[in-house]
Amino acid sequence: MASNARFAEVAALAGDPARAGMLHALMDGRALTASELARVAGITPQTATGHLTRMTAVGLLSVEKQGRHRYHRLASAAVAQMMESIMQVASGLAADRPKLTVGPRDKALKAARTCYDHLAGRLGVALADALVAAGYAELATDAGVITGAGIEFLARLGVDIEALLARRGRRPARILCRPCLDWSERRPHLAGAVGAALCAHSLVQGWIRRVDGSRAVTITPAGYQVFREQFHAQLE
Amino acid sequence: MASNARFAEVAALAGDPARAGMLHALMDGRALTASELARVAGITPQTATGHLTRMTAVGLLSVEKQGRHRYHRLASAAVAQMMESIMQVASGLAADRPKLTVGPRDKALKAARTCYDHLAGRLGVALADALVAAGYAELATDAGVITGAGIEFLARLGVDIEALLARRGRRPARILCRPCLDWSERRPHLAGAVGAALCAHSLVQGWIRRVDGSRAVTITPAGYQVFREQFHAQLE
DNA sequence: AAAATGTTTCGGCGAGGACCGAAGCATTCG
DNA sequence: CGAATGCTTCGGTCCTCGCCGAAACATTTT
Repeated sequence: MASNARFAEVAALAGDPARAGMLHALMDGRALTASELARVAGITPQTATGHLTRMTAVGLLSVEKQGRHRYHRLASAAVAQMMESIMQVASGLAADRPKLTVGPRDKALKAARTCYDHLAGRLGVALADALVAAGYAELATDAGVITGAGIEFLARLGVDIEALLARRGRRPARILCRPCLDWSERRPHLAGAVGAALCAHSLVQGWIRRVDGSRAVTITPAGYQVFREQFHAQLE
Repeated sequence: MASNARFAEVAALAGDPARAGMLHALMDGRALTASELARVAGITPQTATGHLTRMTAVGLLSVEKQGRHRYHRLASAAVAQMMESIMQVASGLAADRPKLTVGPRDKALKAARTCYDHLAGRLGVALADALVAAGYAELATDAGVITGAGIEFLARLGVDIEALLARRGRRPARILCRPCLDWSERRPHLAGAVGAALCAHSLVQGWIRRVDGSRAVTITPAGYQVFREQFHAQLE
């Protein structure tokens, strides 16, 4: 079976510590340069180049040349989803083993972060919970759905729901959306196209702001206000 | 970041051809002995033992001792889901490269097979399509839902929907369910708890039958009748 | 008890690949 | 045009890990 070889190839690429580090760093959906990725992975640029070309060749990454920089990003949402599912398995076994030491850096990540193209961490879960509580959404570990009221709510906030609906003929009664089991909170939150739209909108509106070179985000005062007053989210 | 090491460890385990072969063989959700897995992977039993103990230690597999046999199975649905998502990425790139040679063995797999605990292949997609066409379900690549009418339909067929509903207080208007993007058909089909229940019921009722040591299944005459007359599925 | 079958442990071999230093391109800036 | 910066190619070292043969252990069967 030839497909088995491809499977192993993909998994093996993700299975090297240095490459895994780079992939993780790219999980915020943005593009990073080769040297940034080298630094993240703790290796020299030469070595990083080798890894990057291999991952690009196999289709895990895509490259964009810009001046003397080369920006690398995850090639598709499918890759991000693969990473998530591996993290899921990897974190599952963490429960049995001795507790991981949680540094201060992880603290910011736990509070609020992006997960490829959507929000995760306590913020992501809180928003998802709030939407569910208000009857705007329904979320299981398996699947999720935004209700008609939820569509209206998001549209009122200015989230570009219309773009998501454009493909369909008539306005649907609900939008199916993908849940993402949160690695730190162990609860499902909003992912997929709707989650991406909400996250993008939050960034544009300045409700949240990205932190340096991390996947973490901070909630701005304006964000606190919106998330509390509009979403009625429980932000501690 | 310590979680990175775990991630890489898990991915690396899946990234060896021999281990990948074993994991694939276990994707039908059943348990196999060490020597069966060795044969599947094309290695000697000694080598297989090494792989199996490692995968078990990390939590990819679980073992059940029975007499002088040791039965190995995937440790959880999360592992199966991880495999699916890797296959997704691995098959995605296959499009760019030269066509894979499709042997006669793959033919049976394409027609109808199990995907961990649910049905896949043309049969899986056909059933999913039929449910959608009848208004019994809604399926996107992201998420899926069984409608109220769908719940009744499945209950009428004898699928143990009640067990799935047991956890919830009141009878819900719909059941969220996970879709699984089919590797061969490139279309979503029914997975998750509902998909598993339907698959299990089909096996018990003798609508389908497992094939030797493969993930393929055959549709029995009784199955053809049910799938055609009850589901109105398009089986060529 | 002895034989047969399934599985594991041990020891050693060999290949693949991760890594870096040095040097070579490409692009931008002074 | 040099000088600086970012990235890549090349060559060589080192180490991990997959593999098997031989032998031990465990369980069932005769």
